[in-house]
Amino acid sequence: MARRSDHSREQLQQMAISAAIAILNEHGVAGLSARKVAKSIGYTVGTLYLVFKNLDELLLYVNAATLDDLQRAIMQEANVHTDPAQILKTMALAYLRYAQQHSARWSLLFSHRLPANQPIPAWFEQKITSVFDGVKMPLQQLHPELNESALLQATRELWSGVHGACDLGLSDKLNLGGRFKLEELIESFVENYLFGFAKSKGIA
Amino acid sequence: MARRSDHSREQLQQMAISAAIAILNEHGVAGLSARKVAKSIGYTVGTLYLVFKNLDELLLYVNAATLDDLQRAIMQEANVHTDPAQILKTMALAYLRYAQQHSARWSLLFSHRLPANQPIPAWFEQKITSVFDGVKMPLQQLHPELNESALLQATRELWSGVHGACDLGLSDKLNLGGRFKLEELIESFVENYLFGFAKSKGIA
DNA sequence: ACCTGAACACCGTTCAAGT
DNA sequence: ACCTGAACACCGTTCAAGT
Repeated sequence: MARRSDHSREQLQQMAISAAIAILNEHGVAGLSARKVAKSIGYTVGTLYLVFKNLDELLLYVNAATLDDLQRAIMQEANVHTDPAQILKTMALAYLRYAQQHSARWSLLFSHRLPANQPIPAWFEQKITSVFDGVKMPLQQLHPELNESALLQATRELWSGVHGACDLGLSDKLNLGGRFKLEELIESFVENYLFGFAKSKGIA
Repeated sequence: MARRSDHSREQLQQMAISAAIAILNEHGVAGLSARKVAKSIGYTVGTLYLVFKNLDELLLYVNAATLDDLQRAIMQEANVHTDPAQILKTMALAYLRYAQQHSARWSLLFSHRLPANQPIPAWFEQKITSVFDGVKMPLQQLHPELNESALLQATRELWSGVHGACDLGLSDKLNLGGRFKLEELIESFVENYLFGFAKSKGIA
């Protein structure tokens, strides 16, 4: 064989990423492997290691794509309401819905840890910042008097709660027992946190 | 070989669980395997499948032990203060500290998902309930007027936030950038949530 | 230059065969 | 009855060899 230039390096990367996502959706995190990705794009495993340093790097790109998707899913719901508090609740529910509908990709995004002490690349951190910026905006509308650092802190606190509820809830670690809906828990959490934040700042 | 009754079924299970925890602490989640556990206790891999249905079952017991440890770590700090709000903050920081000091075990506890649609066993759910009960107590002191269901809901909301902050913070997905300490974020979150909860209930 | 194929050192899981 | 050893079907990763 040894085919030559059927696809560019960039094309191969993109094909591998798409294939990995498809496998993830169909067979879950446990069903994903470098060999299956290679087979799915019609190349040998070795070729994958010509365009990616290793499997972890491929997964990093998969997670980057998931983060982009997740942001789109959240922002899509951002402007259906005018009340900032309503917007934040809708965004939180969109986050939950994305996690439910793309559980394998969501799971990989938060369970995948880069090996050793390899730091998260700056371009990936930028994507995280971008998601937080989307949450920050309605929060700023709600509290225009806050400085940037206080606003960022509140965004992180609020989203930690939303994320934690999704993480624990979807892995059955909240013992909800079917009686309570996770949606209600998240909506109530957002309300309570926003109340508390206002009050602790003396605004109420 | 075919040694006979060197250890009982229960002893073998306990040895395997302890060995798995030791491997986890030394080599992380990626370094754990059934073969290594077997080797470490001086038996063949096959023996492991005589006392456990599969690796997932062994990991479930490992996670049960971690949950017990985690609860001890939290409850230990529960009575150093008399103010319930202070107690809750101390418990949250103990949760973070446990996650930091036992990152592999903590990671496995929340990333391990049972295969297929196999439900979490009742005895494991009971352990989760038990952890939540520890958090519920100081919250009840703070709001004795709440009924059981409202109290439980508040407990879940509060702890979702603490868990989410630990999960995102420890995997570098909060973009803290070293400026902010995760401890401060968590303390501030608990304060804000408690304020909000009180206010939304009209107590303040 | 690009890609393969085979190799290496691992996996989880099963089960006939040994004592 | 208890345990082994080998087998099966997989892994991630590397790299000499082919075109």
